[in-house]
Amino acid sequence: METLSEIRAKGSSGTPGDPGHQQSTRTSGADMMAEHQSRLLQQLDEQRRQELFCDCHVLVEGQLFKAHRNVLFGCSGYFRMLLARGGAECGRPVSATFEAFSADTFSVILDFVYSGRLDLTSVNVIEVMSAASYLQMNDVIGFCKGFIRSSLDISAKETADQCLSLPEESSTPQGVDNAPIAQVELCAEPKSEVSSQGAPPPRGRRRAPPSQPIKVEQMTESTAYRAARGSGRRRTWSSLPVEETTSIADQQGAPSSKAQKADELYATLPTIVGVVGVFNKDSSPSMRFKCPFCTHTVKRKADLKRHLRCHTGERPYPCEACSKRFTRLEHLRSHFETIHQARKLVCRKCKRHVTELSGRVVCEGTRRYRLCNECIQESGCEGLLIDTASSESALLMGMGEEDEDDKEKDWLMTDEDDLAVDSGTDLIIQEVDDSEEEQELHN
DNA sequence: CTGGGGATGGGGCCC
DNA sequence: AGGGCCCCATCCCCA
Repeated sequence: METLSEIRAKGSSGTPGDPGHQQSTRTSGADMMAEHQSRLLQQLDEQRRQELFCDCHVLVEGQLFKAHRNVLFGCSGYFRMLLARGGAECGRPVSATFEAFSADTFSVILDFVYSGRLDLTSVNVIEVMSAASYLQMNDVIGFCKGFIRSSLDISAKETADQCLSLPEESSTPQGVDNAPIAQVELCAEPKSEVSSQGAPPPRGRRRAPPSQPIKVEQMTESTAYRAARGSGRRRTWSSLPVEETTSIADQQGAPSSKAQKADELYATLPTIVGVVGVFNKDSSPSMRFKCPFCTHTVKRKADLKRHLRCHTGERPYPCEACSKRFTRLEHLRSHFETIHQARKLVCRKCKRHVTELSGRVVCEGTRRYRLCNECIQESGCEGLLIDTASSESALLMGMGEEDEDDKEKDWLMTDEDDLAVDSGTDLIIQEVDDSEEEQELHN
């Protein structure tokens, strides 16, 4: 019987004039390897189910799982650390206990480890991802991300068939270099949600062309964390695969059902997303919520929800003046005050402090800023000066057909006691439901 | 090319 | 839990 190395050697040193021969040899070699891996995996799984040679005991929510340390070592960074640290050498079984996720979740992950099949549903995906993050299983995180992305319809339209399923004999899926063993099968549940929609791509800064196939890619914890944590706006989005599949065209205005999908996503958040081993001064355990997309943890669920927006791309606060959208009300307000209201009592040109007397508001499109009287004279932009009396309604006129009385009910007006009462228009804050707008885009 | 400032986004935390 | 404030990091624009 030929060994794999022999087959490979033959394949690589085949007759130069016979490429077909090379091809078929290579193919059969690959097939053979896949078959071998598949058989090996099945054998290991069988051993696990019969509890043969299981030298690793994992206790989750009181439920005991038995597995092979070699297999866990190969699939999980957490177990790598655990097993490398100690106990691997002695003959006794290694034990691990988890409370950060449920037994069902661990069962899904363990089944994946031993079968290459990850049984994701819209209900369990968040917790599986969270657990995978905890266990440092990047391939599982990658699949969960792909699943969530599909559910959120962030990827391009070509995912008509929502079930990402690889043929049994196929090798590792695209973009997943380190899928543990031979086959990886991912069955996405919410078929109807995405396939029937053909929804427009969600807003975002950068996006691959619509024809680009769905990419189930790896997102390491570190990259995810960098993407989420403190990186500036541009890099944040470019780092996020989510945004790689979103459109430049709609980066400012075009909404999507992301808000709704994000709500669904939030609704599936488990009560305890993660427990980090942090202790208070009095040695009491400190509960923290862990982001399922990255390693970031927060004290409050509300903060996690806020944080999740940087992953889901949800931007519920649009600026009525320029259609730019924001993740937070305070960011919208800040933007509005600086860009459209000229709240800052600083001359944009000479940077000197100006008062109502020593400076005026200048309008350029929807943008407003202040100039001191000297700079106004120098630059000769008197024509752009705002007539404060009429400016109140200047921008409002361009903000849609809606009756202003009705609008005022919903608007949060800014504090008029603040600095610049004469500075143009009022802030209109309105959390929008994207669905209607999205429907129009479809039509 | 570089440094400074503005705009924006994200985290912590208080109310 | 939401709103809001403060702080900081990053990116972009412009001199």
